Amino acid sequence: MQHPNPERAALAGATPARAQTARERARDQITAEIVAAARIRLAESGPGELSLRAVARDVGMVSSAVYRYFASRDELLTALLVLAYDDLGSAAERADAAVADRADVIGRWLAALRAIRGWALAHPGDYALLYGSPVPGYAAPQATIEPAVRVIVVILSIVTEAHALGRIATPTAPAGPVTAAAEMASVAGAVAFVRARGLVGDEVPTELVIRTLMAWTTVFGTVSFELFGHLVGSVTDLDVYFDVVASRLAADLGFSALR
Amino acid sequence: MQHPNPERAALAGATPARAQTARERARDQITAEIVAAARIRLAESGPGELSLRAVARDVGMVSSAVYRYFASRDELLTALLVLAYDDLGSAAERADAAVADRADVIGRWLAALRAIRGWALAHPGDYALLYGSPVPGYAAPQATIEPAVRVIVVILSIVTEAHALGRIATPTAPAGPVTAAAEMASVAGAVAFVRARGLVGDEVPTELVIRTLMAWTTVFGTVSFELFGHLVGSVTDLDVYFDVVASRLAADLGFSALR
DNA sequence: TGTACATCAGTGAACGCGCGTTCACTGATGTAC
DNA sequence: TGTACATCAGTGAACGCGCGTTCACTGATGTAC
Repeated sequence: MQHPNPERAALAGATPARAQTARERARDQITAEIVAAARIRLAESGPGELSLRAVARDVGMVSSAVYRYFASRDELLTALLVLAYDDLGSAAERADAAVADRADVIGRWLAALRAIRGWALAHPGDYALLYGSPVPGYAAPQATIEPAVRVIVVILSIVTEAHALGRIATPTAPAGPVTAAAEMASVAGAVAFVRARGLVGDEVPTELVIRTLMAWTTVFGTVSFELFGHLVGSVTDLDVYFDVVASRLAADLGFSALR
Repeated sequence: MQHPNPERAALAGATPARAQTARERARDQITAEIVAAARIRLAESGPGELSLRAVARDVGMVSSAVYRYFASRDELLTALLVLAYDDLGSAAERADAAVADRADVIGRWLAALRAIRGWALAHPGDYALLYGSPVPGYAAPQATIEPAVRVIVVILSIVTEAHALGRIATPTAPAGPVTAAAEMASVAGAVAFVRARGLVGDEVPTELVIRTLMAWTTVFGTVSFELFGHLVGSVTDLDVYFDVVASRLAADLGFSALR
């Protein structure tokens, strides 16, 4: 059981479950309107150029009125960041949860990955805010970390459960086969996935964690390349290409099919 | 044998090899100074916020004087784009060329990939310009395509040569093992790598081309994640992590070691 | 239930700023004879 | 080699613009008695 409406909760801050006055309801609603207008602006302006005055105009109020809701432009950006991360995270969660057969880990994998890309295509402005170049003068506050982690948690938990179910073909051979120089030997232990492993559980082999991080990177690299125009000349059918990539990633992780 | 100084040539346009007058030399030099100042600005401002006036100030001239060299802000951006792509491309080319044993394809692979990351870390502003969010109102002109392709050409040619040398362990099994649904069957032929294959040669198997594109995406995904701050909590030693990724990619491509 | 006061949303004017670009100009550098 | 004219780099003022943020204000909504 999750929060019935995480977006609203995130926007309104720590609003208790108690009854709201009409004024409070109006405030929440207009706050949401401002953020919604800002999201639309984001789709064609880029976060650095996001104009508080333009957003105010879109909502139909005078620019100074926005300061009743957000203390500064940066605070509005933070709200957008939190909202977008939560939106993406819950899209991935829902896609995973929608797969009825929980043991069908490949199905869940593909569903989650497609949901990520689908969300990005539907919200290119938000995607660029989250995964594009950082906004020059802006440093994301602590509050954005938790929602930011939601997507990768979905990915990691699918892998973890697949491992627990024995649906991953052995921990996937480590360096071994390839390794050109002695340098490869120093590699295996040197990577300290402190936080990542905190999210995974110690029973998952290191090599599998590495592979999961790589897959995560490839997914977002692929989506970024698509959205930022780097695949224009090379790939014609981007839908199919994404599925091709997703399947190869599943293979590299050692996922084994149901039957 | 390459152009002795591609950067300068790109900046000055189609300057013939004929002797330059003092005025021409001065013009080229100041053009380069402007671009250099703009690159420095880029490192901390982001392309969308790049200010022509600020650049002029840095160079020590009045803002209108810049218009003797670039007709508009967009034209300056284009010059930056071309310069950066060429810079990155030649860094990768040099790294590959520096590996004495041309049959050591894994060594060349690692060298090229490390050069890409090294360049990105040394020029984060340029990297964000090339691979970060697109600049809102700006559309890159045709002239940027050719230099943009240089990096991927390096990667593709290493793979192609490895294939020709028999240093790639069979064309790497296609879908086969994993494939959950029938959808995987429709995949193999559907991807039309028109341009990519034009760059590769028909003897390279499709699966290998797919894998190369994936590797390319993963490399830039990893670098973007590092530079844009998405690996902060998860990975501690980024140098080692990158090598780990590069080696896994070589393995997935089917590179076989020298001995 | 009714009044008096406090809270709060939204207004409109104003601030100081930096921006891209244009234009008429000055003076130095190059070219033609 | 020397002069007359054309080319070009750089100046400084000006344009119109949109921006983030502040502030004193009005009027509506809520709260306490």
